[in-house]
Amino acid sequence: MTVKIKDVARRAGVSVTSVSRVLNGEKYVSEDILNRVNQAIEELNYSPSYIARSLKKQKTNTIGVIVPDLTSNFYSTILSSIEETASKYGYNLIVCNIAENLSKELKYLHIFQEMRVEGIIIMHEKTNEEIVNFIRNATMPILFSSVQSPDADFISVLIDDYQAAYDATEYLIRSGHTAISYLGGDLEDVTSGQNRYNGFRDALSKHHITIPEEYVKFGDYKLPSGHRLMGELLALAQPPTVVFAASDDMAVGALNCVLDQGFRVPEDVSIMGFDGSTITDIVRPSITSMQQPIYEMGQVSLENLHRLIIRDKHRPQADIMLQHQLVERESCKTMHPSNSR
Amino acid sequence: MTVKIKDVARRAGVSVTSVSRVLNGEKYVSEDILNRVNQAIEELNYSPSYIARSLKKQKTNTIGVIVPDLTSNFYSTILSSIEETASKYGYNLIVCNIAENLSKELKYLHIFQEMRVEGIIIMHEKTNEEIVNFIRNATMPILFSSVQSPDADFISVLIDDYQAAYDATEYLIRSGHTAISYLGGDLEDVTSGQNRYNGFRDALSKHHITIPEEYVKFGDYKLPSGHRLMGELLALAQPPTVVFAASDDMAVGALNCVLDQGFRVPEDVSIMGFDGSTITDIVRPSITSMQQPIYEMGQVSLENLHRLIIRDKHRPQADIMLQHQLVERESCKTMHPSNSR
DNA sequence: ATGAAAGCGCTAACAT
DNA sequence: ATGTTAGCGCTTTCAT
Repeated sequence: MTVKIKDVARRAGVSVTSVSRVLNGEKYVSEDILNRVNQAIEELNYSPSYIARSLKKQKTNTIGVIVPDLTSNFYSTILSSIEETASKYGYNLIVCNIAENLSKELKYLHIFQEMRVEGIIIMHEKTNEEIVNFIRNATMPILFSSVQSPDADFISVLIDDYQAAYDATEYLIRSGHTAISYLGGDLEDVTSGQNRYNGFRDALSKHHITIPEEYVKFGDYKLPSGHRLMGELLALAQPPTVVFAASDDMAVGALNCVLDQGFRVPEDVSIMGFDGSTITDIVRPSITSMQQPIYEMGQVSLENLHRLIIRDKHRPQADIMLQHQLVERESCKTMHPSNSR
Repeated sequence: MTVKIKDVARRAGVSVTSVSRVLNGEKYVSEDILNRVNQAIEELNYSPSYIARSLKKQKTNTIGVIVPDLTSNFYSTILSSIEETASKYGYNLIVCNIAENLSKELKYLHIFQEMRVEGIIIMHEKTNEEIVNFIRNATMPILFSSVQSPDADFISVLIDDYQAAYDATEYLIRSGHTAISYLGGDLEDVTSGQNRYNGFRDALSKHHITIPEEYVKFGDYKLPSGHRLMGELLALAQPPTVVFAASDDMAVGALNCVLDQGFRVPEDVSIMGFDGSTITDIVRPSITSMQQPIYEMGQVSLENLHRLIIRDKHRPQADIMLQHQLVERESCKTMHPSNSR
């Protein structure tokens, strides 16, 4: 049916080996054969089979990626960065968007295994026993990106979420805020749930600040939950002076809620985000946020997965921590007496 | 090295054929063999090779997707929808983000070909001779999503961009605007460049409205270009009363420019977007936009690519037009005397 | 109902 | 420098 290496060989009047050699750019091919083969390839419009080659070489140059939510700017930016780096290293990407569906994740992990991908990047933290089990028994390297791995044996590329949340909270305190609210993610998530929340709590304790328990609420990282939760906060007799959200999307939800009710940010309420997605710079007022090095995260993830794959001597032995950085924009005001109106 | 079908057969004490039958859920296998094989698979933690199977069956269940910009909400939403539908049909997705890089696109088209993907979805319109040439000679179905194909022989799934822009412009005119500005995309792009611009122009002509040529400016669909172009508009002695942007991102850029200069939307300037990405509902004021059925577009694209692949008798013979719809939000005010302040 | 063996398209010894 | 051939791991006739 389709034209194969044998056809090219016949057309060029050489052996399949010679064609293979030309295909793989090996030496020991005369100029004459090189030309004849290339011409035959051209004439027959021959395209070598990646599949046959993969089978023979036991190598696929393929990496599987599991994304929690493709439509999220945070994840799609990491994915974009992974893709760009993968392309440079000659890897192709199989992408699975799991959309909160753990059984889909498990299914795709098995498909990745059957496809003999050379490595897997997972950007999802929620997990279950079957998945952990799969990961433990997997034959190929698996790397977690932007989240903590469920098992100390696996490498994660991420920031120190605890410290980042701690630093962000301290910034708020230093700005004179004491009525600080926290809009958290899911406490089942270690990275973005527990670590960030603990960082927040500990910064408060360190500075001997106590807040009413209604100031702490948990959502799902997405915009609508930030909007809803902010509504509850504004309905309080004593609303907080600042809201620290565990994701930028929740921060934007909170911002819109404040705006929609006719209040101003940061004059009436300050808002701090987390992640540093592009959205922080798009909305008005722009949102002060604890910035993750999103683009770098994708690149570093792929580079280290590659090291794991080739068993490089510099391959990572432990989690790789990237730097967080607070980026001040317009949504947080300082409460210091000297700076206040 | 890895455990293969032969090992399973030996362990279960049956032939490889029987193992293969169990693997593929064929009938004509006794309960006894079924159990023994399944047990052997379990014990050996056997994972069948997708590659060997693909080679033998000459079928990969894989689809290649070319995305112009993964970080764009518009494209990532379509991709997400394609992924979801693909998963239902049992296809795996190889994703390439070309980021304006035509040589990368060509390279990946060849890789897709070598990988023997069963179909390709392209969401990118800019093209060159080599790419068109590849597409013409391709052995697998290629479908264009959200953009016009460069060749009438190929199927596109998209809206009627001309009519949509025409309708949007007419809406503005009916709202009493006559000083209408257009922030276009790249005129090299048929779909989002030429068609939208022509729809705009023709609606104006139809209603005998002429605008100064400085009211028409072209950017690159992205936010910063909208911001920059809006700055030029505001510097005019007679700025327009409404700006129609060829993409939501440009509309947001324009919005921010107006806001950043201390003016109000829609009181001072109205803004109309195009695409209906989620961003239109996120910013404040929210943006009135010509909505594309983004999610549906991904689904319909994949379904029809599937029909093309299986040579279904209902497979599409011509472009598939989806409905556009103007969604009114907060960024456009009506200028009718009766409704004005 | 089960098995033996050919072959999918390629690469890599090995031989010359 | 070039060619012959075995075999990657599976499916699928074809026998039995």
